Amino acid sequence: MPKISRPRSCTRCPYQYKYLNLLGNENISSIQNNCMIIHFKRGENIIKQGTDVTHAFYLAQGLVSLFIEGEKRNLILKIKKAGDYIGLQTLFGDLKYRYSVSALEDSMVCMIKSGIFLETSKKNPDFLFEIMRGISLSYNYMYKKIKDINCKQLRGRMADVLLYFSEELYHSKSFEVPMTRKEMAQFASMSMENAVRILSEYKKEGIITVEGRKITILEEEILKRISELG
Amino acid sequence: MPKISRPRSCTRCPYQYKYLNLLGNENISSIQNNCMIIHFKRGENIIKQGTDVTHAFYLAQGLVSLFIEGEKRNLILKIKKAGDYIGLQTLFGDLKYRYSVSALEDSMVCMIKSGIFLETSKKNPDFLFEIMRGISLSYNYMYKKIKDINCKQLRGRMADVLLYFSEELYHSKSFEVPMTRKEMAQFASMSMENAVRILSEYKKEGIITVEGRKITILEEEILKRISELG
DNA sequence: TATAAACATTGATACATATCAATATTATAT
DNA sequence: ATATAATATTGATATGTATCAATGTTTATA
Repeated sequence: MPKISRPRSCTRCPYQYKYLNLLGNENISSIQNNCMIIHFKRGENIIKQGTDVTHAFYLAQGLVSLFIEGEKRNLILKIKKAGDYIGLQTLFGDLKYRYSVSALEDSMVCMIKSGIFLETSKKNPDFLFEIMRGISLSYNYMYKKIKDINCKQLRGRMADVLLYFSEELYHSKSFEVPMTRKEMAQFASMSMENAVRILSEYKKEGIITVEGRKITILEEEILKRISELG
Repeated sequence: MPKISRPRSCTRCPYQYKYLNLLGNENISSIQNNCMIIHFKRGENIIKQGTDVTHAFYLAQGLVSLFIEGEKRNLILKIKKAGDYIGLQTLFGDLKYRYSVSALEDSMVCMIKSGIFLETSKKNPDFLFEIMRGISLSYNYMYKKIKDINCKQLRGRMADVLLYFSEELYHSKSFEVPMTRKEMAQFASMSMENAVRILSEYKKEGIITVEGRKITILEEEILKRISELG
């Protein structure tokens, strides 16, 4: 069960709540008064595909995955980390969620009622503008993701996943993957068995080392070439 | 070669330029002064993947396809019709296009310099707000598209394409597809040969009739079931 | 601590889909 | 009008990838 609390002071937010500095004090307190802080444990559902869009989310701490639930399989589109907003891209459409979000690590999330968020952003063009920038960037990410799914094959997609962890998320050639093999497979859009198989191949080929969830990239250049060639 | 001209009066735009009514006269004339009207012929490129984002587009007349160019194949993500904006989803990120847009029919496009568009929208929250709504909706469409690609197989995806033409674009069970078989294949994310094959199958099964580009849906319910079952 | 449940691994097999090939048809250009 | 290229069609084949099955390993639970 998620633990719920209320923020003490959003003005002095210790989690660097983004773009809040662009708002006046009155707007910040309006957000604060309509904000809930919720703690999720690994595996818990933050957004459930098919439900109404009611809140904007800010991931103060933790790590979550955004994924589409399909009949046959899920597809993890994106990992969101501390400091990221969640759900802004579809906040303005007044619709139902087309994706789910769940916690990969214990996470702390600020939920702001969508109405308040919309009002505030309407009153503060600079704020809204930054939101739009974020949406544009995330759109570009989506295009890349679709392109990769459409063009690359298994080895290329798994290389992308490994490089994402190494370069984007952990900034290290050695890291502990924050998910199960099944989730890695969903992130790379393939079956779990093939995900395992390809990791084993890379291991045999001396490109990476694998010990459970601990992975080290030995031959980054080769991995990048595999990613580029697809 | 695209033919270029300038708008006479955007205030009395005959093409129902969306949300312009939310702007004051001074803003409209600012847009008008920074707007070019361009005529594209079928097949011509409106936006080229990889180039800089410099303009917002409004499709006054015609029909265009938005697609991702891949090494092996292209993927048509969306058809845009008269009255649609193009390129807003990534206008605010100040980046390069991750997709291409080309004319399926002879089209007339208004190009507004991105800077002007951004300025105007910053000064007019209501306008910006409507833009955001559009982006949210189009995001939802993307999620659906990705889900379909990820989950459905050939027959289901081709059913989707046919139903899209019938229900969304032409509002008729009988229509002339605005593209080649190859493009239909790219729209349904499959090889051209399989696109043709599946159309032939549907024909043999009495679900549709096909004469060149002219297609008539005979058994809509069956097609819908194929689409749902994937 | 025992026992079940979830997760991970590897090989064998089945299947969906792309690719190749041959040919017909239509559109475009000289 | 004729040549040439683009488009469309169908069947045969190759290939990538999922699925199935068996087994080992780790994690959660009673």
